[in-house]
Amino acid sequence: MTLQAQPELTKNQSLVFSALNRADGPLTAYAILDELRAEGFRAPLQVYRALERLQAYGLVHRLESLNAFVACSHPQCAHQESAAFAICEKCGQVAEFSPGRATDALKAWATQTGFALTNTTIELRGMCRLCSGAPAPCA
Amino acid sequence: MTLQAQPELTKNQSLVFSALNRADGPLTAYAILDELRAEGFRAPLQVYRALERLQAYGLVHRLESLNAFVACSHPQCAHQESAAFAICEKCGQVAEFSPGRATDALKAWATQTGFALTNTTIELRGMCRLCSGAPAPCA
DNA sequence: CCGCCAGACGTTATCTTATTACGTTATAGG
DNA sequence: CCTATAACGTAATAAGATAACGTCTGGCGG
Repeated sequence: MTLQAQPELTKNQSLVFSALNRADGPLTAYAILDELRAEGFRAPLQVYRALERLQAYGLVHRLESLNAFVACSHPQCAHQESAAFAICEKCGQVAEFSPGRATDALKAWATQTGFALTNTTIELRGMCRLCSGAPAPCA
Repeated sequence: MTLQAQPELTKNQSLVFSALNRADGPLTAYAILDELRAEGFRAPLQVYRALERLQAYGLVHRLESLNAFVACSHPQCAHQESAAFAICEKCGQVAEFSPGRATDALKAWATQTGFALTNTTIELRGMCRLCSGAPAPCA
């Protein structure tokens, strides 16, 4: 993970970040580009460069299984712990959560195996509660 | 996951599967295509169609973070449980393992949240024991 | 003040990955 | 035999990502 300190965002970085925050789901790089043509964006690289920095700052996550990006849902701060995502295949909503116990189990495997872990990707596919019509949990 | 029953493999499926088995690491679809030009493959779709079936049969896994594919390392059979992968960023080797406890934790989250889970992607990045020069585990 | 360096930026071209569209072939069941 | 279905072949194109340039700006040592 190794987060980088976060200086002021540049103009392009701010634009990309706010596009992701406006969206109610993940956006692909090209979707972001289209969003920002009005602001003067012309080429994919402008988006990819901004995304690269935003990811390094921990403000944005990449969804590998979608080739798309979301703003981190943790309020403001960059969180150290790895994130996990539940992707609804019906409505496209993505829920981010902190997979504490799962991460612990994976870390344990890594330690045991001698694998030097730097980054963990966890993505769940399925249907969210609303789309599957399941009752609310009693918790 | 929902595995499909596995009938005889077709010629193309067999060729793709054996290319993946020959390889000592993950292959991209286009790398497979190049491998198989000698056998008459001409177009990406021949590879993608075969991969789709092989994945459905549980014989092949897709590595989302690499856009690449590996043969399942479980001896013969299609295993029901989800698989996890540890990808060495130095040597490119991929280790497949069964993340039992991690999966349990994720299932528990899903149950609690009302998320109807169909598929789980777990991919670890880092350096394998050999590349990081770590000592062998004492286990 | 000047010159230089590093970081962000802009632009074009290109590469890689994946899919759409459409027609053909092989085959099992009625 | 006839037809439905699954696999296949081919071409074209969409979608995602990067390489290789050059420019501009702001900070800093001389």
